Amino acid sequence: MYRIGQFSRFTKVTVKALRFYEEEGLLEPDWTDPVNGYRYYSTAQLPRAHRIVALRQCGFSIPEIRQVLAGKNLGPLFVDRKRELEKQVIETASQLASINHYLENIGKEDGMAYEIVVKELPCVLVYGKRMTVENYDSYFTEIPKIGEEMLAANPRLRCADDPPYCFIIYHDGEYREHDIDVEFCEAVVDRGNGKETDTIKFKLVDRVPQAACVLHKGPYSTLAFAYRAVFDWIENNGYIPSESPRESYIDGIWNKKDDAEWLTEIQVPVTGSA
Amino acid sequence: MYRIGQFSRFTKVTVKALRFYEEEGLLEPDWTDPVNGYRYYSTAQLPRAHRIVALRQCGFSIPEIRQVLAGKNLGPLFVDRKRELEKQVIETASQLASINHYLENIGKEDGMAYEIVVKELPCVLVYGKRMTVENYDSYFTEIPKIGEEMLAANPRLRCADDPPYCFIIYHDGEYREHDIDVEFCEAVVDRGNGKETDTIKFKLVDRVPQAACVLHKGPYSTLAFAYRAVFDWIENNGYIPSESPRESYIDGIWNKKDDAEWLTEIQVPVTGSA
DNA sequence: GCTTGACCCTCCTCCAAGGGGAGACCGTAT
DNA sequence: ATACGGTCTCCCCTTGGAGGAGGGTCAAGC
Repeated sequence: MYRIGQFSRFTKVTVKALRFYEEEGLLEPDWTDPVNGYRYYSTAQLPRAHRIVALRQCGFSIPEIRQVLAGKNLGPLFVDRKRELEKQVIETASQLASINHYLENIGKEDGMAYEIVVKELPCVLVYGKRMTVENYDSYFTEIPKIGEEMLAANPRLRCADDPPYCFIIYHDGEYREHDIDVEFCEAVVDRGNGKETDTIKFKLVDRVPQAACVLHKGPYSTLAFAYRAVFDWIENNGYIPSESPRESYIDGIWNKKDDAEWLTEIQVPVTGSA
Repeated sequence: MYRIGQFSRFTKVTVKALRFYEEEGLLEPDWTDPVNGYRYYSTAQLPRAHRIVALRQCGFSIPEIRQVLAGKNLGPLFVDRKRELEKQVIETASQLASINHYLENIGKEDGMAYEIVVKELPCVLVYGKRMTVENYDSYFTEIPKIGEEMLAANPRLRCADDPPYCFIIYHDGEYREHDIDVEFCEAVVDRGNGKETDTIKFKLVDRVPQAACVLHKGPYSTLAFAYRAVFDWIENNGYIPSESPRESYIDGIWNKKDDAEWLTEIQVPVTGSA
């Protein structure tokens, strides 16, 4: 008969943990003195303690270990745990890749300016127009016209503002300076009986399960840095771009005078490498 | 100005988390109505929220994020986090290997009889005798003699019993049926002025940082299964045996009549594969 | 017999990052 | 006027024990 401290040294399980395991019904002492409450263990408890330690080293939770000890069939439990661990391996590897990406860029001047977040883009109803524009400066003239045209055709159309979502999809597979194939979209709250025009159509934009997103603050002239950052990140993290990237305009000339205050989010749909 | 729910949809951060981040001093709303306590956010909070989400996705803790946002130099923080993640990768991989090992054996008859635990073996002072014995049955005659001889030479020698530790080291690199090179050891509480005999010497057994251990319950005739289990596990888990294995006798003929109750622990010192 | 130090007991609080819910306001649309 | 949805604060809950307070126990030494 060993007292708890001795048994603790024996099994290399702390006294706290032994008491906790008793409370959880995993490991009862051989005998408990009813007078002073001292727990006494014997070697008969060793195999059970050993099992508990082994299962804990595999990362099983206490309720799971309780099931195993109760003789539940182990197959499903182990398969579940395996799946969970595989998920965790992927997640940790991805975190590690992100860290490495930031560590590489930490020395550079734009350094940590761009953090990348993976998030879902929900399905959204938009009106939009696909067109080829001469260059990026054309946005300032073309885009307002689309809004005005749509508003003229549908005075009661309500754009989403919860949140607002107004973006361009780049359909070119590569970077171009001229004759850019873009699609301008603005989310609406519902279609109502809105009329389409010759060039402006309603469209349901599919949900994207995962998109690598980066927020750019400042004028559009420096957007390229953000693009580089997010595409570097995607490659470093083993993702693969799956659809055309979007450029979502959050703050701009229409509500901020100072272009240092402008906010644009680049959203690149991706699929995991796994 | 967005209310918390809208901002939550915008950033894909839950309302609870936004309130929590404010409490933690990570992200203050743009303005809080002093009358009704409503929080109001604007796009000015977006970059900060984005940073927080990105850092959380890398697994940084709240205090760490607080430091990053406060402009602390990021190098050490990121390097630390990287180390931590690498450790975690190794640990998860090792858990996964264990699970796979058990899943392979789950169908077999002896199935989950043997769980393997990795633990430290502390440094211990023993008296011991190295010898070559004819076969395993010789243990029953040889080992008691050693104890008697030592006791005769040192009547006041006190063996450790907290816990007791009595084991054999197998020095043969391979399995042998005959002429086995073994070293019998029993831990003592201190050397005192104990005398050595011609063949029995005191010895300080070094600490082993990691040993794969398995507990065998039952007669010695089935010990081989336990050996197979632990060596299979070692290989499956990418460990490498680093020293001679030990066989520690916990319960046996000296205190249990029924050999089904006997307990033996096999301890194989290992080094990680990393 | 007394003291001392090691050991044991129960009970309480704490950790991280929020999640869930209760009860009470607030705001707006019908 | 009322119904519904949004928001507020406040409190408890999660894991696997760790740490400590306050008090009882056990064996050895003087």
